Amino acid sequence: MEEAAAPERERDRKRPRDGDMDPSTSAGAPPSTAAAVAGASGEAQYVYLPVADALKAPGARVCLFAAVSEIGAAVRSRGTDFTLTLRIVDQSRASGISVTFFADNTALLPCVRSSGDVISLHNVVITMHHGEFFVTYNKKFSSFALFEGKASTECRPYQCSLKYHGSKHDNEILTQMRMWLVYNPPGLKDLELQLRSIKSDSTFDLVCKVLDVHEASNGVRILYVWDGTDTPVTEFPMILDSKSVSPPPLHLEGAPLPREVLCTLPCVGSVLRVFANRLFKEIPHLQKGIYWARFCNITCKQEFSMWKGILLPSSRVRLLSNEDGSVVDRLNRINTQIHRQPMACLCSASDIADVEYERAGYTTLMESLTHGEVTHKFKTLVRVVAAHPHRASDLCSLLAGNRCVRLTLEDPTARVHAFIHKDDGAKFFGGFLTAEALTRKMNRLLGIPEDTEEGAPLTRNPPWIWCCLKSYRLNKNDPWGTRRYRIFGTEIRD
DNA sequence: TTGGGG
Repeated sequence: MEEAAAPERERDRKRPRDGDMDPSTSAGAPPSTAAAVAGASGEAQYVYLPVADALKAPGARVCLFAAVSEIGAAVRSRGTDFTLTLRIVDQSRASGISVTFFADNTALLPCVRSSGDVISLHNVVITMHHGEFFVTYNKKFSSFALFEGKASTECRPYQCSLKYHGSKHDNEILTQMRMWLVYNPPGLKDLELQLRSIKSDSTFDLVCKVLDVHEASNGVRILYVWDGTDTPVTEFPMILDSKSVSPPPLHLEGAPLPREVLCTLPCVGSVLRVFANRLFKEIPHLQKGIYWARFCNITCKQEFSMWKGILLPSSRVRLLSNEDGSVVDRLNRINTQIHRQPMACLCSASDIADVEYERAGYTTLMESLTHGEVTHKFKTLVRVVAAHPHRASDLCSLLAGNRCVRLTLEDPTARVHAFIHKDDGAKFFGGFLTAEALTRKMNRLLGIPEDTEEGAPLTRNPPWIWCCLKSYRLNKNDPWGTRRYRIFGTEIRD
């Protein structure tokens, strides 16, 4: 950490001490004074203050050199301008400070490529609102320049305002800031969870790739987000509704996703549906697919034993790019992910089922749903969420007759209904069993424990089972619309 | 002027 501290000491020496400072930038100076002072050669020199020091001079024009930690979206102000908010941090103020920009058109606003990029701000004003400090960029006399972050050695800004004049020490300070960023990447937060560790009814931050945004008819927006991990297994109510004929839902949205959208979803890891009741101004930017996002202070709950993310009134959406520290962290894990099988059963793959389809490799449900052909044979690892019928008496008569049993299967990537056809039923259950034996097998599949004397749990936890599935179509004129899944070559063990 | 974690 010594290396990280060194640049600041270097910078301290370059900066005049309080007593030497141009009086125009001292606390209490009239707002009209400028932070720029004429150098000996006549060119403007800019005195960069640490953010913490700048706060001592509210109302004065100051110059700052800091890293961008959060990127807001450009929107129309209530006046005539466009506005944009960035959060910036430097060594003196880890919590950072919000900077508000105004401009006649969006092209004049800073367009930050990635959090962790560096920004130089000339002649901005420190203001206070509700006891909190802000930086205001005034389009009449402020100017800015944006530089790439720590990975770059390029000293020219990739964007600067028309009036921006580079200062003598810009390159040096930029290099120091980049060195500091190596050890202090902005944006890593305590509350930041991965999808694999989300919990009901708590609030947390989530850094995710937004795969799609869908507006429901009632104005609710559904964001399909993903970080490569699996959401935790959910719990299912112990009481099965034997009267209900309608199958359990396969997804939270009303209508299934169009196939062209479905086929863009990744085959490994869970896609969380995040519901937003109002339009956060960043959401349209997410649809362009340039940015990852940090969802700050969001919550989630389980609905139909499926995870549902919810954007609260107090939630915020911040844009990140592929270069952001938190994103790089996730991409590294996704790219090196060897285990494609559900994270929850890596060390405890159940041996409840025997499968015959040995030649086939493991396939996730999403991989099959997005498979190029309607017919698909594969082996997968799933939990049995529900069964219809599930009572032994119904099962016996069904299996003896000519009808199917419908199972609802899920893995971290998707849910599907799969049918056990008459011919496969005896194989699946291991022969024509007594009602008691059938009940025992079905209960094991559904995660219903054997009769216990006391303290019967309210929820069940179905085991992971290996299972062979094949898909087929009912109608060749509508192959995808009539696609069905069928279990084969699978036997439930005693 | 606007905007200020809605």
